[in-house]
Amino acid sequence: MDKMDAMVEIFKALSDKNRLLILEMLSCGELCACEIIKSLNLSQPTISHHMKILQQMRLVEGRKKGKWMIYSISSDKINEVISYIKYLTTHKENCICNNIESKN
Amino acid sequence: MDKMDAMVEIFKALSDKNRLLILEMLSCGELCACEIIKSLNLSQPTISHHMKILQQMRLVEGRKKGKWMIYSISSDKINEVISYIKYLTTHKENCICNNIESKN
DNA sequence: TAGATATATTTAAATGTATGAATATATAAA
DNA sequence: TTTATATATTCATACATTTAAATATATCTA
Repeated sequence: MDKMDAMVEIFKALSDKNRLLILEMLSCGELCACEIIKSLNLSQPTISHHMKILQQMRLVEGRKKGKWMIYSISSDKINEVISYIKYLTTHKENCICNNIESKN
Repeated sequence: MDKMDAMVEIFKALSDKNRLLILEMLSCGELCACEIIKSLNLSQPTISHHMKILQQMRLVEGRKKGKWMIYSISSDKINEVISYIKYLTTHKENCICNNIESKN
């Protein structure tokens, strides 16, 4: 799986309003799952599913604290996404567009 | 439809490898649909479908030139996406996280 | 240890998306 | 005007995703 495949998965993770709301909630600092559940109008299993996706994509970090799971944004990954969008859409040396034969 | 809903749709548009490849191809400059079709291993209707999504999300602009459609990246929209990601994940005054009652 | 609380997993249903075949439309060329 | 070329649309199929009910697991508390 190359970088682009990985980025597709990250954009999929960002393609859901509830997950964007979760990221916004975490923008002020860490929260436990229970507080996210209280704030969003979704069932506990659904929140758990969304947190799993955000964690798998490393957009969010989770750590266990007693019976709670504490979640926080992973800024490094966010910055990586931003850098990738710039990289993808900017002219560069080894671009696939160099292999396109004719230009009219 | 608020800003976040609109961004969800944009991230959906970015959640496909072939569409990311199309954006990368366009990073060097404009191309006609026929060249995108030649470069990607997809049918003409499928490319047409992807171009429609990219255009609807304003990530790509298309203009007709004779019987060709010429596509180019819309840098403004790309920058808007980058700004939004920063905005969403950064602490700010009117954040929804201010409405979360208890913090442990 | 027993019960309560917090979170994760499994499963099924509903919905959404990518793809290409067939076809339609638009424009250029003969 | 007829034919060829470029792109768009319609439709059906295969596959992926969101959601919640039911259930499992883990940890705290009495």
